[in-house]
Amino acid sequence: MTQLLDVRKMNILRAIVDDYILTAAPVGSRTLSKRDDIELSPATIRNEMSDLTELGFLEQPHTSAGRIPSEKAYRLYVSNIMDRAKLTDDEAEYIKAHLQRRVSEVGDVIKETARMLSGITKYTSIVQMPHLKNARLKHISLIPVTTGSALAVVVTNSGATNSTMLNVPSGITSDHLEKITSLMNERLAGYKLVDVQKTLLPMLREEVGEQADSVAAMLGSLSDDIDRQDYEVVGAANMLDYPEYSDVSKARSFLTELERGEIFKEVLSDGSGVELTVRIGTENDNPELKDCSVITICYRVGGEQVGSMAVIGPTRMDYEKVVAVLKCMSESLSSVLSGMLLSSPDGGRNE
Amino acid sequence: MTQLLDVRKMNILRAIVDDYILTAAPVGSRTLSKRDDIELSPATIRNEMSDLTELGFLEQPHTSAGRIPSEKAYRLYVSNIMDRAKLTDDEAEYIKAHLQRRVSEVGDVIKETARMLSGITKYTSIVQMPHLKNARLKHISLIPVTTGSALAVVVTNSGATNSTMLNVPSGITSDHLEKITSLMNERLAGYKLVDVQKTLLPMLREEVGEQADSVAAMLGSLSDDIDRQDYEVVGAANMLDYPEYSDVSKARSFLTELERGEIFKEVLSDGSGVELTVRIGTENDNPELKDCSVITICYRVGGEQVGSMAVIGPTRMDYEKVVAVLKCMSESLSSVLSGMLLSSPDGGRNE
DNA sequence: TGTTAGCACTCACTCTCTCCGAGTGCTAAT
DNA sequence: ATTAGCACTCGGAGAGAGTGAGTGCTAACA
Repeated sequence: MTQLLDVRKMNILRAIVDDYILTAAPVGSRTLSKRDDIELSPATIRNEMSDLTELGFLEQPHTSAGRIPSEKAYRLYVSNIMDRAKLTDDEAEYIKAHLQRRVSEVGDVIKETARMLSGITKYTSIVQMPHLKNARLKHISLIPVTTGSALAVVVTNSGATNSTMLNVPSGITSDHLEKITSLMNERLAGYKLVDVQKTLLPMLREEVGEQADSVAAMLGSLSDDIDRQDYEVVGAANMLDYPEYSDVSKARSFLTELERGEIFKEVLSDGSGVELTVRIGTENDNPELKDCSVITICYRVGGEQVGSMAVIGPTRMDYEKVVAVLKCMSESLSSVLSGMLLSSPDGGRNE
Repeated sequence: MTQLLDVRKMNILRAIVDDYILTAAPVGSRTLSKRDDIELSPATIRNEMSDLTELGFLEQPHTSAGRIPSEKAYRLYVSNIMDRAKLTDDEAEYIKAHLQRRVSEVGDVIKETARMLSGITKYTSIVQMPHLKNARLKHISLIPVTTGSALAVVVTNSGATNSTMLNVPSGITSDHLEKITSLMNERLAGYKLVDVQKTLLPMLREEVGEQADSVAAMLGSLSDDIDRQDYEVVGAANMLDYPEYSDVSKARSFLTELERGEIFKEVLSDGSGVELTVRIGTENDNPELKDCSVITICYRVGGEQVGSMAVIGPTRMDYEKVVAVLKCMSESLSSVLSGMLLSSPDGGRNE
């Protein structure tokens, strides 16, 4: 990387990206030469810019305009600021404090996270609700609601719960229902929900004697519910503030795509394992995001990754700030959630 | 009303509103005279238009432009189309069919309702989740989750459930917790949740012997949860298709206001009792909605009103269509929900 | 007396043209 | 290797002119 571009080119490129992030306008050689950190004449800078254009780091909207950074330039830029990105202690404190005020419901904490994320960055934020796949089943309760339905409450060792309405087939007696419940608790407790869903529930289906089919359907819908994923999206309207979206039809298609909801899967999915991902422009699978960058980070409860969050902004977003905020937010959210969910002695570590 | 404006004026006014709803452009006398339903010369129409302007039904953006309807005109227009508004049987069938495909979870039905509402009208839709205030408590279960917390599951006679995580004060034994639960069930079952919340829970607090304060806090948070209201908003991006919002800053402030969430309270609140409400332009309390019209209708479960839904569009929205769709949707949703929630013999009527 | 034709006037829009300036690339001097 | 100088490019802002949809008034008409 360093051998690819000499120091002077690097400086110029960084300066261009910095400037373009700020102004959204093509950057010219004169503008750059006025900067304190570049002590070169416009002509020299022009030569360097010409080189950078040839190397694919800069683009020219039209002949008589300045240069704008290419995706390649952002890539390089991002890899350089990555370690530099850090919030001041004050800002970090602020985030932590605000998040901790809202500690009654998990959903509220997630909402507040999304709100702060978009509030601070001025971009669009998406925060995933924590999923339970890796949590271990503690027990399942079935609460009869009407004669035709019952509420299944799944309690995990991480303290999180999830409840689904199940259709109870009319032929099933409450005795039978109790038997099924205790069978489930006996056989499934202690296993990860993802395993319960994928292998154990199907196995169990076969064991159920009478009414096997309808019980299977019931267990199936319980299984489906574990997959259910929800997201909080905040700050979509922020995008309208950027000249990139001053064209209403662009804004429209972005918002529509956001509402469609498919974005979330693409954006948040493969974050598993990786701490932080930056996807710039066309690196995003979704063509609707080709002028956007998406930065994703995951958060944890008790060391186990349970969800992720992302910030979506124009490709010329303030990467440094967004990375810094996301890092801090991920830490804060992880600790707040861990505090909420693992408060009891028996709700401890997963591994 | 009829004596206020003679038939010819009424016809002209209606034609202007119709045309303006379609085109969003000021309507001129020549355009009107070309219509089949108005057989007058432009000059005559001009005279009538002049009168209508004086009477406050029409406005003129500038001297050499046509006329646009005033809020007063929309009011009159709406009161006239109100009974006319009706969907074809096909459309009604379509709505009902689509809604019934999604009958697993109440939340999904509400989402689908919102989606269809904005899909058909091309405006923004808000649908309130059904509230439980008027449902009667059947029983409460407390499921221990960790030593510090329990999940309270509230089951009502309408079959709907609601669950909240409660902090269980550390001093309370599981014996004590059981006692509290059975005390609650004994004393509160059969009452409306709104009464449970407002008068019965506070009374109960005083009766709890030991640990009164912390139990009270627990009951308090249970009570808070009954008030919790959620909404589904769909189609905000639709507004960008209308020339009214081709100004990005207007679109931006509308979307921001929508995200802030206060709108919902204002929009959906006082629908109680009234079947259908039309609020035009400045009739809305929220100044952000002064260029919008909001049509609200409530929906019921088993005859009892449990929520409402609204469509927000520009003041020149297609009132007839929106009213018709809302009426149909309210009926369909009411019947689907009633079917879902009241399916059991003992989950019947509330009154 | 209500309706219509005719006419002068208004005014937002669109189109064209020009001008301006920021920016480039090349060449020659340092 | 760097820089000053210069000719050239091209988008965008601004000024005018022309267009046309629309009005209001007046006078003629049925």
